[in-house]
Amino acid sequence: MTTPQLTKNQSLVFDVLEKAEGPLSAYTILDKLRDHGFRAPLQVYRALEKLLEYGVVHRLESINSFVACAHPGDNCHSHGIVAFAICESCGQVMEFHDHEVDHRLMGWVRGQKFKPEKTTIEIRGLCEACAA
Amino acid sequence: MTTPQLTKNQSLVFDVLEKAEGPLSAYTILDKLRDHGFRAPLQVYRALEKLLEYGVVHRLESINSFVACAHPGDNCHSHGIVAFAICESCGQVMEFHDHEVDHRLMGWVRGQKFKPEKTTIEIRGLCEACAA
DNA sequence: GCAATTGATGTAATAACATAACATCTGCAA
DNA sequence: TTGCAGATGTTATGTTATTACATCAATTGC
Repeated sequence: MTTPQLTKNQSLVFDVLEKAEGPLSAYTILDKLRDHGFRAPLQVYRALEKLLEYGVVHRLESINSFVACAHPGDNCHSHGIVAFAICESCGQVMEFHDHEVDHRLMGWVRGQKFKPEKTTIEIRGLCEACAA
Repeated sequence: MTTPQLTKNQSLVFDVLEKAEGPLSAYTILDKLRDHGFRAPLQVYRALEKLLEYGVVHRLESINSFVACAHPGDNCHSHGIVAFAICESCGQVMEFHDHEVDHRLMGWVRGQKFKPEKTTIEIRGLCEACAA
């Protein structure tokens, strides 16, 4: 999927996520955009919905937060399943792909005749710096 | 970890989850236990916290719900990472393990010197019956 | 031009999920 | 019998997400 031109609100939300050090909750994004006229959560959620659809933002299910995709320029949908390692201390997120993991999961799924739509892989723990 | 004797509230919550067809939200559990004296969400969340700790219940992050572990008798912590396939139509959940997936993810993690605490793998989609 | 449609936006209200803070109770051990 | 730890009860509140409805702007077909 090619990413269409972002609307004003989508751009604002995306910029906030891009500039952030780590994942942000929808309400944190809202607060950061009050100066730009944002008043209600829906403005954020609507923008996020599109950004997720375009694959330029990911949702971290286990912490109810959102991050900009780590792959500059390129969009993520072509990479198969995206996995995340989330540091519970500093909040840093590492995004990665593993073809073999995809392969195994999709193999299992095929065996069950299950039709996958969206797969979440999130590893919570401590990053190297925080574990030290 | 061996599962200690459950307390009254823990048993009530666990029984509800065991008898359920699929995953339940904390508030759904609360409603099912009003007749047994439950009045507040915290009674459910406190029981769930322990049941999760004992490994007899799993939390599905992507749908904010809880299921009894599918492994009768045995507890889950010994099986490595647990993965779930969740049908978005009928709500049915399949729980499975894949050693190779564990191996790949833990390999990546080791390479990053990341210290994993809790890993989530959830595949949302349609089960065989619902996809037909 | 100007309806009709479509997609984006604004706003208020509410629903759904989760925790903080504090009080009480119960069983057990010093 | 006192003190402690763990479980429980209760109220209030915090956090995340959606419903419902109104408005606005750009595009299309007439």
